[in-house]
Amino acid sequence: MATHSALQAVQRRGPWLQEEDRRLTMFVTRMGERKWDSIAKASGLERSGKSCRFRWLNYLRPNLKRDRINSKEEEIIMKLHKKWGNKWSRIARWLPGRTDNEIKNYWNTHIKRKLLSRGIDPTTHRAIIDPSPATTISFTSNSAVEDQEDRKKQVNDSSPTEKRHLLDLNLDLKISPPYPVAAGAATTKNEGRNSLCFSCSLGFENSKDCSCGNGKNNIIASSDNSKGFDFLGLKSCVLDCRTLEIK
DNA sequence: AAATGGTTCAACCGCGGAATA
DNA sequence: ATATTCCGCGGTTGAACCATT
Repeated sequence: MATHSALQAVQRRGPWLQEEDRRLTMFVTRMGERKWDSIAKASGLERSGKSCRFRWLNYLRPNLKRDRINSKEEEIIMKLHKKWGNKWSRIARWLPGRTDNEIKNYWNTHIKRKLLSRGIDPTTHRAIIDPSPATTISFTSNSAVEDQEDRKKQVNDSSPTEKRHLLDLNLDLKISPPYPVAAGAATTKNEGRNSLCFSCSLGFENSKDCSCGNGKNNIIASSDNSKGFDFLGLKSCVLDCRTLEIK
């Protein structure tokens, strides 16, 4: 049996024309963001439903950011990539206005190269070559903390040559919520620091990852804030590379 | 000014899983 | 229960653009 796509007339490919964009926008608005093959047919566009979906999601959809990814977003991408790997759509959900395709491109063209130039494996986020002993390590998950403790043990049990390779460079950046310096509130550096969790500070107030109580400015329940800020089940900590101590 | 090489990113492809007939 | 269609994802490609020689 011939597939649906095989029955289609010759389909256009390549860059979209303004008129095509206009028509697609009109029909998606009318028919909703489903049934892309139907939209493709109804609109009279000589494009596949798949192509229409892609164009809409990555270019025409409202509220897309068109400016370049900034350093804050880059930090988030790095952080989430370490946690989830190449799960671009999942990462994109944490960056409003950004598409998975955009993040994937940015990763491959900017971050990946940046990490490689620093001797970091972009897949594992671990050092490819001997790390500088003076490098500060920050932001690591609970499991990563355990990993580090395991590694610390391994290092102690290893020969000097092995130690060089077991020492691990982690250039993850520490992500913190903006300090809410409410009028007359914080007088010291740490006061009021935890009134918004990272999830809420990104605008995801009802997220399951919210740790402050749906944006109600609750203080994090954690009894030990000195260990860092919890985000997505991770703790932000600082690990001294020389002593391998969590601070 | 032209040639060359590198970079960027929009778009396509193939696959797997979910939904539907 | 099975076949087919639809959808979404991650990987890859290639044209356009930019920088350098």
